[in-house]
Amino acid sequence: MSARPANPHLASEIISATAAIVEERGPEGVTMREVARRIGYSPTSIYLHFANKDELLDQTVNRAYEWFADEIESRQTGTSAVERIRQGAHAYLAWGLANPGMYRLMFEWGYLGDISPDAIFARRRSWRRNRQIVELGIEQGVFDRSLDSAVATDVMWVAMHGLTSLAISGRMYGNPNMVAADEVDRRAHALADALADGWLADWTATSPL
Amino acid sequence: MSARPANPHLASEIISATAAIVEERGPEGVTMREVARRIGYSPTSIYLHFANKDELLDQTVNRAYEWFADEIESRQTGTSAVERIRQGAHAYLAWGLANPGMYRLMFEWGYLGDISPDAIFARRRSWRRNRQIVELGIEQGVFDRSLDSAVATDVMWVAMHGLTSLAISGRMYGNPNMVAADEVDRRAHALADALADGWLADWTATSPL
DNA sequence: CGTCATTGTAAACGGTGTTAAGTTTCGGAA
DNA sequence: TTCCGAAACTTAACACCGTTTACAATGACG
Repeated sequence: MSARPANPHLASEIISATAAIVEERGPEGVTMREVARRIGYSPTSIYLHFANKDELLDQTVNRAYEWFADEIESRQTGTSAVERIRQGAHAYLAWGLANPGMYRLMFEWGYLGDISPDAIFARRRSWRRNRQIVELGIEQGVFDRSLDSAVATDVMWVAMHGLTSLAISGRMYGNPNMVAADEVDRRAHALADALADGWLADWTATSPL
Repeated sequence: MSARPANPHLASEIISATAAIVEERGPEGVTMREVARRIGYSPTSIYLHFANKDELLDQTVNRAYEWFADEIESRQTGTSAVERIRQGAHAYLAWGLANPGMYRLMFEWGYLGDISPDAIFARRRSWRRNRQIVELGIEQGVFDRSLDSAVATDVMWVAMHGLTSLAISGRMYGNPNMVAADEVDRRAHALADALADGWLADWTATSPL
């Protein structure tokens, strides 16, 4: 078996160090040498736990997906579908604004073929829960029965991703040199409310059951 | 003046070569050495025309913004605001799907502080034209007079960016290894229609003037 | 006809991901 | 108790990257 006792948590520590760099310097700031420096090992040691940098980033992102999904879920405390949709929208945006580096790594990094099945599965977790909320609204009679819950879920997702992506990148309300971060936050959250208002107005059942 | 006659179009050729690489290999595939190889000069020569790689990418992106804006404008042939909004949505998505590498460079690349004022100005061109279309709809009496045209414009932009970004990245309908490209196109365009339907339903004036 | 700014290059620097080869360490069999 | 071998870990190197420095070639102009 193992002739030399290794640190059993080393793989986990490597991922934590990587996640820290992603937030401090962005996805482009991650280098194998910097990760090694932080964990106190040589760069080559990382390759004992991860095949290459892509796999390291992949596992880092998969852990973040679970954190992201759990965080949003924990904020959806309301009992009605309407409440949960609004809470989900603000939680999604808030997480992205608080973790911009990780958000970019999760949703805007790498080539199409580089996404692992695990990551795709993790990403779909939130989608399925959102769809359940839409269907809850249909059951509760607040959304029209003709509403396609899959399309409605996609509508919510693309709008929230677009808002978060543009707000993070500085391409929507200007970069930090021009507009203060809290001003961007305020305007982005106001737009999240406008989006939620639009969905609810659009999907509301004209005649309650 | 110039003692040695230089190629007067070299700067433009450098940008063209860069744009070609962006589409073939993505923004991460651009290297000064590869650009130099394609134009038949040494890497050092690029620095006679651009201060560094960031400035080269910046000018490449600025040229693309104009192309992008012109392309969308040329597709908005309808006379009514309703027509133009739907045409604009499909044109936006189609351009992104046809030029995914450039789209990523334009909207998802680099740090917040790296965006030049020129690029910000170019990006706002489309936004202002979209707002004019919304206001045209208000004047035409098809949109409610209480509609905030700035908010409505942001709503359209974030939704179309989110849809395009996710469709390009393979994170929405699966990557090319799983789902054929034309299937992604079809579903994305269907969602663009759903988005347009939602906006129009939401903004329609309840009592026409 | 020589001056000299302009155009262009080769070579190098410190950085990157990754690999090949070597060293250290220790559980467990003899 | 010794010592073998496998696992853990490192050093040195490779080819690549963006960028800079030093240098050579060119040709318009005084």
